[in-house]
Amino acid sequence: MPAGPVEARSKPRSIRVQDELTQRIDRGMLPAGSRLPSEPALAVELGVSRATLREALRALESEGLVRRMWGAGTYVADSRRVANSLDLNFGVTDAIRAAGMQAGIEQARHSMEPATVSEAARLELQPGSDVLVVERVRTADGKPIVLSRDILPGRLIAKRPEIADQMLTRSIYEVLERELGLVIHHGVASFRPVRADITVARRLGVPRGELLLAIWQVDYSEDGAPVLSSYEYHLADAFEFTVLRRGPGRRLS
Amino acid sequence: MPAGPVEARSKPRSIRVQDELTQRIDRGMLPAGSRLPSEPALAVELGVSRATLREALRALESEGLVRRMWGAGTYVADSRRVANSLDLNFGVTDAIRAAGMQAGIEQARHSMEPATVSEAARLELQPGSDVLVVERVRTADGKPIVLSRDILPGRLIAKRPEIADQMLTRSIYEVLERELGLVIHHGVASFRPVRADITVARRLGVPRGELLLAIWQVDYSEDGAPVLSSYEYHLADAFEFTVLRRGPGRRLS
DNA sequence: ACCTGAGAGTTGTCGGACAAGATACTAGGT
DNA sequence: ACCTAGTATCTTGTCCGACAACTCTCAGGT
Repeated sequence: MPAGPVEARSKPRSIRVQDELTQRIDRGMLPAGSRLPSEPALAVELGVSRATLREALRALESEGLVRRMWGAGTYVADSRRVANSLDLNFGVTDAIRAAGMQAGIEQARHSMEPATVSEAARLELQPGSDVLVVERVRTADGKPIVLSRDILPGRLIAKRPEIADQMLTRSIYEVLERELGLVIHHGVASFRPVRADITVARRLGVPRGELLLAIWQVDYSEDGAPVLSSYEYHLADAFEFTVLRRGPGRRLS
Repeated sequence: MPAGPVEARSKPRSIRVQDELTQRIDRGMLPAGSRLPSEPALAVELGVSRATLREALRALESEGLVRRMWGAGTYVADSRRVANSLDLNFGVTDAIRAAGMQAGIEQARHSMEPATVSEAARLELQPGSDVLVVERVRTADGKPIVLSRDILPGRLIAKRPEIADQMLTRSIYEVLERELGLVIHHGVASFRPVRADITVARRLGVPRGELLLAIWQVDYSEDGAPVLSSYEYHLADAFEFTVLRRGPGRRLS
């Protein structure tokens, strides 16, 4: 039973429609600013009812991909989708690849340790529970740019300890998804500028005091359980992070 | 006729439903994890059709406020809404107030200047067009923490130049909304750690080389037109910025 | 104690219909 | 010829009713 490959369980049709439209936009079939076919026409073309199509459109709208104007039509938003959007792209690996560079991993090691009090709180575990700690230096085109320390509950890999080794050579998100069927639903990230202390500086191969961006975050699975707590030290020039800020649409009185 | 009184009820009903549910969640009437009434029941209670309610629910879902499970019900998500979320809170003023401190402005000045080539591009203007430049030092409880430089198209205030003066004492977003009816729909922000150069250091009252977080962003109005381009230098310890990252829901092949 | 299946409840999808807003065109006046 | 106002038509918003697909619970049998 454990070796069950993830059955492509039937996703709601509206999700498929949403993905389809997202792809069309991303691939340029629907240029920014262009008008989509009318809802009845699009519904026929996609083989779904208008209600289902509207579900998808509503989702795309709140993602900011399209704008719907009453009586006028639905338009593809000027896709200010920047390459490395912090609130969309997940993981250092994706970010490096998005920048068109080769993602690599060096100085990787993992260990099972008892959770500190603060770590246990972040992951909603009992203090002292076993947690898997993975430390890695991420490289872009062979050059070190990020030092990361990832912490996840030990029980996740208790039955398949060999999974930890895979994390030394591949994205943790990839491993979680492919080996455990665990999909990250969302994460909460914080960041601030810091100076490299001697430990970090040595591992990244930069002088002490070098400018870094520290990012720490907790990722949650679909059912809201914390899955991964991570700390990253980025070289200041490594990435240009971007965030889409959604305006004060709804104001509480 | 031109002098039509602005009837405010032009918003789609689904938006009102969405706001209503958002308020109920924020006010604790719908605790995190609790189940919402069934769609037919909720629709009756809110006085809308089920289709309209579903539009609102779909939007709330993609905002991460609720989770819908096929055949099981709709549940309020564990709202990990952090205080100073970069992708939600807008403007330094809001951020300072959210932290429970008194927002102030010092060393404020404004001037009308011709747009540089890069600024013109950001604001989609002709190079050399007049732009209003507002420079301010923002304070929290009297202590300088942010140096900001805001740039907006001159035509916006061409007919009411006195508006520029208001920006020296209040949030630009507030002024835009109250005086011009301009509501920011979304913005694209980028950031990176920098060191304070002599100019910035002097104005913020910190030593040269101090750790800062530089944020630059462009804000857009509801119709997608760029309205405001701004540069901010934040003291590293001023805020703890947070971003809600939405998971890799849809993966492009 | 465990497994099995029927039932009720909930969300997903469908089809059609009408209302409300926006745009484009036409007829009328200047 | 130009502008204006009204109309025609298209598009999105909302509504209704119905059925399908899925979950969970609970009674019944093993």
